[in-house]
Amino acid sequence: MSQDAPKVDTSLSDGVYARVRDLLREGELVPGQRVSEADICSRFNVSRTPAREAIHRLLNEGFLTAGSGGRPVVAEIDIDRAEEIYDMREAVECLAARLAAKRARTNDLLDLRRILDEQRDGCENEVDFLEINDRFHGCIYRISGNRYVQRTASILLVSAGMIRGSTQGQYNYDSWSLSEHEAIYRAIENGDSAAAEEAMRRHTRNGRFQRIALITNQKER
Amino acid sequence: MSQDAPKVDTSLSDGVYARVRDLLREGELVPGQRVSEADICSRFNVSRTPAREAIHRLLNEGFLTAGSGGRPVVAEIDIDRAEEIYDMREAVECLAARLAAKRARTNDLLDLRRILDEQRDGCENEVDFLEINDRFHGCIYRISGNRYVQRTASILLVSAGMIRGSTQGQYNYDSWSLSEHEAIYRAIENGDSAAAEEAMRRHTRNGRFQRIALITNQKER
DNA sequence: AAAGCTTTATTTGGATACCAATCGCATGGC
DNA sequence: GCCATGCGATTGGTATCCAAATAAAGCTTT
Repeated sequence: MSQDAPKVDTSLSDGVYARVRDLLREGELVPGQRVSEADICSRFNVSRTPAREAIHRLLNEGFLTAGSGGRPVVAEIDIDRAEEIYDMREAVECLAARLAAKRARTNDLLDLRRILDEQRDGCENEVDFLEINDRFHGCIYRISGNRYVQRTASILLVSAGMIRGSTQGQYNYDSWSLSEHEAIYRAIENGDSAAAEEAMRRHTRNGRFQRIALITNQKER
Repeated sequence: MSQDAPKVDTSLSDGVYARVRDLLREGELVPGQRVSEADICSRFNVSRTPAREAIHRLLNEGFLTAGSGGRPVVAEIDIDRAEEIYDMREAVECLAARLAAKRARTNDLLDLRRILDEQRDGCENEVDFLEINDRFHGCIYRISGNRYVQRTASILLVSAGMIRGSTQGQYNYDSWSLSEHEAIYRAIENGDSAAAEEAMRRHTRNGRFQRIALITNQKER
């Protein structure tokens, strides 16, 4: 019915990549931890080839970094890296919002509306919120129609989620997110790209300062 | 002596990746052309392992796309893709310029100044120009200090260079680039991030419309 | 006992061989 | 002329093997 055939032909490498990324987001793998090929192989019962490809991709995208001897470790997200992520996120998310406002069709608006309703009604805990938040932003990336935006923004969204990994539980999610999402939606609905960009800028900056403050507090405790 | 040890421990995969990317930029590989593992293996005398990794990375970064049967082909840069590249480039380059204006130190300014002098004095042909242009923009990415900017902007810079591949020879490089680069440099030198961003925006938009126009003309010829 | 050196064990990049699924293409039958 | 079958090419994945680099353990020496 909808025009997007999900194309889940998921090669094994892609699957491993996605699952490791999930482990990172869930905090199952913590910053600084070694991630060896053997780990991945045994954890997912795959051979070295897909494990290597997944690890290389994660390295290339900044989720893992080269530790001593070039061995991959989970990236440490200190304040510097968090600032880099948020600087980049603001630029790319604002672009996504602007493009989405120009290109959104009624189906796209319905998709967004549905996600917002879900956020309003069925967002019980932080895990729910993060999942729905991902869907909302991911939907905007898709609507933007720009493959580079999509790829980069997705990486940054997960990376920002990893910041939360080090500030777990201190993050009250429901107070401000919904109203800001609504504002972004309205701008997109009106086809007002400048307003969409501005609403998204407020949204990302708000998230940014909340997270950065938490990191700072945590570091000084 | 200088603080940047180039760290040319270049794994074979990275080398193959870089060399294929050069082939793409030089137009040695043309859009739509198949790029098989066997091609890469024989061309660079490497085994399938590094060839596969290079190809996967190029696919992931959009230089190659999945053709029929998921087989990699050189990405066709039609107008749609060119628009995507330039939309993204504007966002990321402007961010790079803004950050660079905030972070540039005297050494960084000297680096930029040197590149500009080279562009003024020793820029004989289009190949020279592209090489120097890459260095100028790449230097700004470096100064920005943001790894995500660096990675993404580099990809987009080469991707934009591939647009030129289909409009070769029609592109008069020396008339406007130098003065715009100078404007960007002055803003960075003054630490004026807003001016740097604005100068960079003008620069990318100028390049954008010139290239897009060329593609359009070419298509209609 | 602590510092330093040596040896061993892990780990990764790479090469090679092999297999299965898939797709393109060509040949052949209708 | 058109469709179907089949063969070859390509790719993802597995399994082994090897070399280089590094970490860890153990030994020596003072």
